[in-house]
Amino acid sequence: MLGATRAAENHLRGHLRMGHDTTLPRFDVMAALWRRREGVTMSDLSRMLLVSNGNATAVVDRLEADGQVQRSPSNTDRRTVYVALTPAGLAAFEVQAAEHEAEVGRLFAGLSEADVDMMTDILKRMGSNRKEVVQ
Amino acid sequence: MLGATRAAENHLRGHLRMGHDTTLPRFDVMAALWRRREGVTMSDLSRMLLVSNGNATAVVDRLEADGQVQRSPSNTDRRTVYVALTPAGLAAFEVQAAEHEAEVGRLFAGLSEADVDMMTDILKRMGSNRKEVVQ
DNA sequence: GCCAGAAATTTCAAGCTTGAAATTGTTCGG
DNA sequence: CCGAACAATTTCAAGCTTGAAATTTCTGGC
Repeated sequence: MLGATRAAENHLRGHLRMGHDTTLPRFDVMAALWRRREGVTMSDLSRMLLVSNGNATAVVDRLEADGQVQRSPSNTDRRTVYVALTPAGLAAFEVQAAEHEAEVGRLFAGLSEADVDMMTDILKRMGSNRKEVVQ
Repeated sequence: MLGATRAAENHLRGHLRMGHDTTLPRFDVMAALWRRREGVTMSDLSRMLLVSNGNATAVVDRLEADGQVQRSPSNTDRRTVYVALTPAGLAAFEVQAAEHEAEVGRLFAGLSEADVDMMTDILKRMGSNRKEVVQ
């Protein structure tokens, strides 16, 4: 059983590696910005992606340097910053998302709907155990 | 289905975080050295853990600085280096392993043997899909 | 014996990740 | 109005990770 856990972990960890031109963290950020075209604050972004603030800053810094996203200050609160995809970023994301979807499709080929439901259920139960453990 | 994948991935990613005194990569290295008490070469170690050579070097460097493991040169091949747990490292590992096992047990509480078998099977099938995709 | 290629390890640059401190700005009770 | 608490973001140090280059050392064929 312990072996199964470790195997499962190592198994999933490497997956969903992006094509050649981006990385998973960058993809995650761009996906979040794609869903919220109007832009999000840095805090929202790190909450959405479940990463630390420092991490969000770092990834956004790099994406901004590459012209994929853009920061803009809020008019109403000088502390907050909005981040949004640039037109170039939007175009790039849509290509990447198509590749990603194809990749995941291949990965799941041969798994039935029932398999996926079963796994989702099991993971959900593991999730609630986790919450109890962590308090 | 895509959502389920991402959820599963994020789900497992954070787990098995160690108690307070070590990290998963350190634990992995020490577990490998625990299984092979006589010591392993750096190359073997990175093959066993499926990480790059540079990574193995870095983690072993830190463990060695902490006195948990020890490098020693080979007598027969001056290129190779053996790594092994020190007595202190062995003792520390056994404490950590006990904690880790308890943690995983809590996580799996409520999952039946059948659940685990099912998940292992599904993951195995995903694994073979992966190998085809990667070629 | 020599030397080209292969092997074992380390070094390096770049990116990811966290959590803690530091900065700057807002808010609200007195 | 003021200061204390709170909030948004960035900076920082430390560790993880990879893949590529650099070192050093073998090994096999000539």
